[in-house]
Amino acid sequence: MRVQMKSAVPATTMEIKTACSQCNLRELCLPFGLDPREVDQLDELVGSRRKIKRQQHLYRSGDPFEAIYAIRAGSFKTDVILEDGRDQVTGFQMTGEVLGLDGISSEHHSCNAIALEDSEVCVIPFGRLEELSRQVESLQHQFHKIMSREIVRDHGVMMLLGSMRAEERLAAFLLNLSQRFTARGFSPSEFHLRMTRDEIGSYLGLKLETVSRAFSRFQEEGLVAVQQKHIRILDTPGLKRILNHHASN
Amino acid sequence: MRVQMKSAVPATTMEIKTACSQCNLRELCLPFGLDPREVDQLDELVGSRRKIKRQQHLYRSGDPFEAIYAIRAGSFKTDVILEDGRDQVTGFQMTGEVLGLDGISSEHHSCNAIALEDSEVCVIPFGRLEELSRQVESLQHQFHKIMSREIVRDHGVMMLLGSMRAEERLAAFLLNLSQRFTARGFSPSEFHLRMTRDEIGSYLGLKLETVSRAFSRFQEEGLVAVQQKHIRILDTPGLKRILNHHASN
DNA sequence: AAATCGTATTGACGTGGATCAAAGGGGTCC
DNA sequence: GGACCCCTTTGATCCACGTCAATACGATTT
Repeated sequence: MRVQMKSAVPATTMEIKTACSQCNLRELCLPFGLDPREVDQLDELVGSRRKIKRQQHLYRSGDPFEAIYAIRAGSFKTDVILEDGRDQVTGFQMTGEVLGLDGISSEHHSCNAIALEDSEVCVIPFGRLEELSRQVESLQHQFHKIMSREIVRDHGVMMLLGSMRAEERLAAFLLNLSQRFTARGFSPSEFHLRMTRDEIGSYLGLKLETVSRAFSRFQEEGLVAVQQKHIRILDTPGLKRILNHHASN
Repeated sequence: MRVQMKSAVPATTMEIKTACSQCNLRELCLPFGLDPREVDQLDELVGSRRKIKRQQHLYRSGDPFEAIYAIRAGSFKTDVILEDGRDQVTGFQMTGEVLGLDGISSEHHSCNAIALEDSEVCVIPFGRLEELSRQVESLQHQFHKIMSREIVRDHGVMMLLGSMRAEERLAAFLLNLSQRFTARGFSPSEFHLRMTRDEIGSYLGLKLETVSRAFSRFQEEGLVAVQQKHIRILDTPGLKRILNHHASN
């Protein structure tokens, strides 16, 4: 199907089961820190996989909450929409990251998750995850870390939205992407944006025109090479300097 | 000793142990949904209580993470500080709310928690909480809900920071406070702010002058009566209207 | 009651980013 | 391969909020 490897251990069933134990994302995902036997237990829990085409919803705000999702391939955005139509992108998620944690609190999802490209997720029924994590300490702990990481990430976004200027926000955004691509074995300096300027703007609390202008400015200053959605970071320290060298606010 | 009740059930030890089972905040806090026997188990886990004087830190960014904290009395703010000195208030917490969840992900706290008034917290050693929540399903679930609620709250703040104008932000802030005071048995319409204009501004991504002007505007329009930190909400529907009736972004 | 200090209000002015508008790619679907 | 549409870039203007500054208020101390 995708970046799968042929399973060395023959699967018991006929279908090519893409097990956690065989997944190259396991270091970034829920199985992190589990021993092989525990990973197998987790495997049994991952009920199914689901393909989501570009622009389609994985879940919508208001949907009953039943499972969380680990991204196997592709990428997503999450957003919240107000009655008056305003919307805010709350995050962009890539492979190995977990979606749906917002739904636990009220038994209903509180945001929309939309695929930015054709994608695939592992469906993790939440009741069973809680059950297993009562038995497997390391799974429990890893799950708590993942939730906590989301909270810390959100605080970073608040910082960004609350007290940075446009170019700082974009620099922070690019550096964050770069770091996450690196963690996945891709180039730190060259990547393809899966989201539009408008979506970046929504995430960063800016208008798309402002995002575009900031990109142009970075390009003029030799910090990045921008060609539509293709980004090449030329001067990482320079971008970091933009982040810190501001006495304002 | 504060809003405590004399325990009807005599404590086994001499000291006045303010147990979860006797706490009037239990419906808002970690014990929610537990049966009496389970609450007793949780009780044993709550190692100690800690008093924090106004302006003092409960924990600081970088401190090793060992416990989470439930607020028994008083209130707190959390903030993150950048190297260049800029800071952002990420939340205001009141009784029954839980502090410290940010620390789980990296074993170190990633923000500061500072008392806004003389306060008291219940110290909940995290290792033991995980242990007990492997045994007590309802505790596990309630804890997950609390973490998830924090994520949902953060998304709301992102919405606020990313796509609302100054007066909308302040209206949302006041309505949120009102609702939380109500849940604690206080007046929905009359309360005392424990934070300064500057802190409100930091939280809302505004300067203190802008916060002050927005308060004045609300007062002119008869929505609230403001006298320094004392707030009386006169027209709740009016405040809600401010929130929704904006086509901008 | 006076002195002090942190906090809040109010005014005048400046600016970063929003808004409005037009033109220039690139990808996609026949 | 051409037409269409969405996305992006860039320019001109506007405005909400920030900045700077002065004053006022209230709590606390002496």
